[in-house]
Order: sequence, then C-alpha cells, then structure tokens
Amino acid sequence: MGAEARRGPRRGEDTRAAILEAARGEFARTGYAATSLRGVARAAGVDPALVHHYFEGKDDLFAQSVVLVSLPGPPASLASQVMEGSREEVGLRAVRTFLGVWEARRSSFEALLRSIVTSEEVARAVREFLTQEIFGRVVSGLEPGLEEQERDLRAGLAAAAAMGLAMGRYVVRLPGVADADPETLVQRVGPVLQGYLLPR
Amino acid sequence: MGAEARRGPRRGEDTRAAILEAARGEFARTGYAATSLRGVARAAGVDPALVHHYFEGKDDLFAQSVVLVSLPGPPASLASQVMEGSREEVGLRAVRTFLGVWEARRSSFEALLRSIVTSEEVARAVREFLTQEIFGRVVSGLEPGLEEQERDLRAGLAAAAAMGLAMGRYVVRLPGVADADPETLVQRVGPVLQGYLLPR
DNA sequence: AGCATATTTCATCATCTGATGAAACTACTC
DNA sequence: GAGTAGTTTCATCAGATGATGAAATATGCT
Repeated sequence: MGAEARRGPRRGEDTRAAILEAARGEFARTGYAATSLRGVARAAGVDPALVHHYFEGKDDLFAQSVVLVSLPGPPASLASQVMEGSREEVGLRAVRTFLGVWEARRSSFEALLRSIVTSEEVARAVREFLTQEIFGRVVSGLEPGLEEQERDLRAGLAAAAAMGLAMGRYVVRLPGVADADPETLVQRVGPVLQGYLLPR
Repeated sequence: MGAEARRGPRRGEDTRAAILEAARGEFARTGYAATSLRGVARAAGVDPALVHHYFEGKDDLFAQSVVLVSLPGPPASLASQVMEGSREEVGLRAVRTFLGVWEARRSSFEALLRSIVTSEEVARAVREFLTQEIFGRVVSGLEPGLEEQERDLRAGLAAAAAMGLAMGRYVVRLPGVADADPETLVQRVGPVLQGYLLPR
C-alpha cells in the first residue's frame, strides 16, 4: 500500500523547469508531431495534468522549451556578427557562428531541426528566419542592388548548405561529420558558403 | 435510407493502388510517425479496415509505398553512374544524377526525407545508403588508399550537401532553391560536391 | 493558530489510434 | 443457377491522446 503519491508542492524542486527540460528532450528525439504531452510528463516524472497547469498546450510548451531557447539573441545581431570583418571570410565566419550556436544549445536545436519536417509552421518560421533575417541580410549587405532572383538563389543555397551540415551532424549523424572537430568543419564548409554568398 | 455504402468489389477501381498513392501523399506531408492508417484510408476514400486487408501494418505500408519506389535500381549502379566520366566533373554528375532521381519520384522521395527525422530506422538506412553505398564508393574509387577518417569526412560532407539541397528544395522550400531550374542547381552545387570529393 | 494561495494528484471526457472478426456484397466458375 | 473466392463495410476492442474540473496537500502570511 502506501505508494499513493501525495499531493501538494514538493519542496526544493523546480517542476516547471523539469517539464521544460523533459520536453526539450522529447521534442529532440522525435520532433513536434510525434511528441505527446503524456510522454513529456512521463519523462519528467510528473502528472500529465501538471503540464497543462504550467503551459497552455503543446504549441506553448514547444515555444517555451524549444523556440525561445534556440535563439541566442535578436536575429539582426547574428547577421551582423557574420558580416563583421573581411569580405573574403564571410563564409568562414558564418559557419563558425552557426556551429557555435548549435553546439551550445544542442538539444533545443535538435528539437527545432526535427520539427521542421513535422510541422509546416516550424518550417515556415525557419525558412523566413534563414532567408530573410540571416542570409538575405548578409547577401544584401555584401552586394547591394543585386536582382531579387540572384539574391534569393545565393541566400537559399547558403541556407541549404547550413541545413545540410546540421542534418548530417545532428540528425542523420553521418560518420566523419557527426564526430568531426567543429573547426575542421569550419575550414571545409566555410569556403563553400563563401562561394555561394560571393561567387568568385 | 439510402446512403449506406454497399459492400463488395467496386468494378474497375484499383483500390490497392489508390491506397498506395494516398499513403505516399500522407507520408510525404507529415512523415512516418505522424501519419495514421486512418488518415491514409480517409485520403483514399476507403474503409480503414481495407488498409489492413491489403497491408500488414504501418511498416509494411511504408515499405511498399515509399521505400520500394524511392530506389531507381541497385545502389551500385547509381554510384557507377556518378563515377563514369572525367574526374573533374564527378561533382556535377553527382548533383545531376541525384536531382534527376529526386524530381522523377518527388512525392515518395519527399516522404522518405520527412521520415528520416521521425524514424531512427529510416535515418540509419539513409545514413548507410549515402555513406557506404554511394559516396563511400565514389571517394574510394576516386582516391583509393585514403585513410578512413579522411574518406568518411569527404563522403560525409558530400552527403550533407546533398541532403541540404534536398531539404531546401523539398521540405523547407527555400525561395531560390525550390523554384530554381534543376540545371542551375547542378551548375552551382556541382563544384561544391567536387570540392568535397576531390579537394583542390 | 487560522487562512489564502500555489502546487500536485485523481477521475473523467471525447476523440483518435492500430487492430480484428464477422457480415454483406460482387464477380467469376462450373 | 449454385457455389466459391475475393472485396468491401460494419461493429467493436484496448490503448493512447489532449483536455478539464475538482479534490487534496503543502507552504507562506498574518
């Protein structure tokens, strides 16, 4: 007998934080659509109703646990961080910046990555973020007055290269890419982004 | 009154094919985990039990509708198709070959792509296919006797670039990449794969 | 002490999921 | 025409899911 869980607060435990942490893990494992609130509750060792007590629903939980954490700051500062310095090394700086952000927030970034595919909303957000906020600004900054089609192509190819690197390293875990030293990747992939952003 | 659906065969309709087609569409929209057999049945305008009548279960349906169709033939022939020709244009041929296969089987390929993220099994299969069957062979063929680490890195980077292109074009639909003419992509991305596979 | 507030659990809903067995129906063979 | 095999629908199951409202408990305030 006895194993009935007592109700009421448990001292010294930050349940909300535990739920957030568990949610990040679940979203990172299976993506938005396949993650269940009950699964999150189970992973957090908590009653499912508690998840609803702290968050409005699945959308809100995803926003709080993943999206808010994935961004290190305002997008514009990311873009300008990439732009700052010599034109010949934009590519290197871009890869270095991204890898830095990704590695530092690995699990929430992985969750975001896995959710691109399951949720059209997330896909749209990532598309707009990458093309408008980041690479669009960078390309326009490097070469103002470029016609729209060429600008989109350059920004898109750079974004695709970045996504490929992310997918290969965190989702598919390609040997050689998943276990490479970050700076190795910067040296190899940097010139590629450079070529996309500022052809010859 | 009247609206009860009659049982028994419907002449002239290939129901199994309709289910396969609907399944491909659903898997392509939301990936393996988020696709339900009932959703497939609904999309095919068919009773859910019929899906079970024709297929063993979700795994089987996925295998029949997506996996079997995604491969144009034995992997080895894909690899040799890429190798055939001048060394200086392996990159171009690789991108051209892949884009050709993808465009021709777009919806089943999209389903595969979306399922990489939701199913660890699919991810493993894709990883092994890309690194061992395709780019592993290509790199080894181009430069035999390369040490394992370097071979994995080159193959992995090439695979990552290909996946990025696929994600950008079919899943995230980056403007500039999603709507580009295939040959434009070949011309821009080809040199990148070339650089990964055969550095300088 | 007593009271208010926030936290946690329980019980329950309607809905969806994959799955199965049986019944109705059609088309074909003899 | 009777019978058989294959196709389709229906009824139903157990389990999971998102969600809600109410009860129980602990903590902090006065």
